[in-house]
Amino acid sequence: MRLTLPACLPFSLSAVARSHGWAQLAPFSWDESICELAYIVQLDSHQVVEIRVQEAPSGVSVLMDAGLKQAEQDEVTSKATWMLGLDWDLTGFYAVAQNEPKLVGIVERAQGRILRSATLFEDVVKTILTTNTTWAGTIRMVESLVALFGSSLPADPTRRAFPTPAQLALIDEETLRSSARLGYRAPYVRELARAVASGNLDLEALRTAKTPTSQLHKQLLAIRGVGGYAAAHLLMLLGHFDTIPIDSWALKLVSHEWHGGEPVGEAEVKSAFESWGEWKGLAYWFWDWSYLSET
DNA sequence: GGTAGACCTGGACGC
DNA sequence: GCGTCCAGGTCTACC
Repeated sequence: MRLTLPACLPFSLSAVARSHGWAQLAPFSWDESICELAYIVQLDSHQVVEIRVQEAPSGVSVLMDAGLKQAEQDEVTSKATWMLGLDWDLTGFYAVAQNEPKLVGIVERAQGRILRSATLFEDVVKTILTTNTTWAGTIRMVESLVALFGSSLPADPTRRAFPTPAQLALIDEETLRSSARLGYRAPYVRELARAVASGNLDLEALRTAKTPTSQLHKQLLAIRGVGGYAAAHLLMLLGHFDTIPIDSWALKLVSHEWHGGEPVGEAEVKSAFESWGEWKGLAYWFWDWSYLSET
């Protein structure tokens, strides 16, 4: 079964997949050779399906198992639209970015969208697992959560969806610590899963809430395990670009770009992108830092 | 409000 | 192979 979904143009599936490391995290997989993004998701009906996304004229085509009911197809459409930001209109960003040499070519490459998971819960967990560890550690922890606690794909039981809040809420802290090797992050993930599963925290409502960035920031900071960096990263995923996720890498980049390699703090990073206003997060995210990583 | 130390893991390094 | 050090954000206690 194949669905064709339109996107606000310009759009590039490859640009979304490469927007950050999310495509490397289970249950995503990205096949560069055929430009295909695959993802395993558990639907509201509890059915686990694999969706495979390919570029199509003016959007994407989504391949999935035959036999899905209409409601399930609608859910896949909704989730794919969210994950790929198909409805994002970045005209405003492109207009202010066109004269910036460090952002040259972003329109032609259709950069600006940021890949997201199917639920904000999954993205919050993944973001917590990016903190205070290496990227390899993040990949390992996410893989463990999926492999140990996610629901299997019927056609291939070795492949699994990301565990739901209800599934993770049932796992004790020690198992998360020792088996999934989340370390001190285990109680944060468990607490979040229990809050969402019990209905005490309606995380998904934040996706569509018309809430000012500052208020949303406070709500995200109220989640244990989510600090300043993680909250700013999640704000970016929620489409609030008037903030910058400042981690040690950001400090390093800004230090070398504008301060001759001298140590800088958060204030210098904010100051460097202040003039970008509502687009500062995207300007930082897609800034051409390539010459720094080559040195 | 600002700061120091603990948290946990894996990789790098020296022996 | 083993031990030590360090990097990576967040939380908590303390000033």
